[in-house]
Amino acid sequence: MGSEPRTVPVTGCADLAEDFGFSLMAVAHAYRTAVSSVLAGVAQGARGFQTLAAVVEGDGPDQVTLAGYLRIDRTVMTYLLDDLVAAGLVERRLDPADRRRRRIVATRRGVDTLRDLQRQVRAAEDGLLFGLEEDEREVFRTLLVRLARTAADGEPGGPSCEVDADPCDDTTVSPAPGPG
Amino acid sequence: MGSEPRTVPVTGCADLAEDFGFSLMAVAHAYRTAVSSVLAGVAQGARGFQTLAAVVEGDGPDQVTLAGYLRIDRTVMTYLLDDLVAAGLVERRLDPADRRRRRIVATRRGVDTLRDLQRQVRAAEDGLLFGLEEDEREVFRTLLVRLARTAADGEPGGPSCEVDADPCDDTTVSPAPGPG
DNA sequence: GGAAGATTGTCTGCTCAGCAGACGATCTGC
DNA sequence: GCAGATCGTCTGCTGAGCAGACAATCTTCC
Repeated sequence: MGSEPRTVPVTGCADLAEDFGFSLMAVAHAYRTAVSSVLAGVAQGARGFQTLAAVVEGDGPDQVTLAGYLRIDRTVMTYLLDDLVAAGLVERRLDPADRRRRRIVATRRGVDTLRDLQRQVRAAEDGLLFGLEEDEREVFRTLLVRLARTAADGEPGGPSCEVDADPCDDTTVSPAPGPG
Repeated sequence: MGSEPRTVPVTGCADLAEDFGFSLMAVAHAYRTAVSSVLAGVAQGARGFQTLAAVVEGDGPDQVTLAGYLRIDRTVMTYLLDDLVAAGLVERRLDPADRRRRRIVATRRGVDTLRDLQRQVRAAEDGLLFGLEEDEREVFRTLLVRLARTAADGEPGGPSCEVDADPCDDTTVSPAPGPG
């Protein structure tokens, strides 16, 4: 076809580094690697961390909501929460309004653990973004977040899961403290 | 703590949408979903596509190089290439210089298939990036690619894999187009 | 030249994550 | 009260991924 033989001057193997999908997967992989050391000690690793975050930031979601939000099978969520409960990070609390449901609430220790982990994860992220300038990082973060929102809109189990807020508790930071 | 009760005004469930890692994984997931329909008919799906791309853009890499580049176990690469060969997209060619090696080269059909798939994948990508403005998309693409490069630098099996060219063939397209 | 070690591609077997299906407990609608 | 739906749990199956072994081949060193 064209006059030039190739457009790959430097790397002999492949030019995939220009490919969007390849780059996306590469960055995702690098991210996983970067935070894995931080999250290795946590129950259920990165998944446990994200679940804990969803619980802490959320308002006592039930397991199905949690599973849908994090794109985890509900049967897997059972074991995942088993470990988180065993680690003392969250609690299963019966919902008096619907006794089939278990509202998941974070313990005080879970909240503290999350805050600590978030700090370390943030540091690992900065290490990953080291190749970008300061302002570029912020741009990338912003665009990524916006993209995630719009991308999630087109899918089921997205960002919407209505739960109402509630005050907190002594040992657990819970949505509906109720009568114990 | 603070004066404001929370910083989660809209979504009741969780605030993870602001989280970098969560957004990254969400976008990666959305990407996989978007291209999966395009790549469903290809041998070995998305992996087969990326492998085919690496082979077409590359210079007859051997399986170990390919596996390292795509972060695939070499035992898995065997089956992956089996399917690609069966689909008539690539060929295993003995390397006269080292008869342990099999240089992987794309067939004419493999090249055509890749070009066609790349067009469709590109369209799917644009659909994914629909939430961003035109110029924002380009910025995001650029930053992502740069990030992938720098992130890959810090890891083994990265972008470097020196292979030298070989003459081409009738039915297969090798790297240096030559007199074709 | 020949022996020892390394490398490539393949095959085998193990382990583990993920998912469908079934089940009891519970809620909702009639 | 009864049928159907929903939540959380358990069981069993399937498939992917990886370590290990193997033959063929190359390289290094004696």
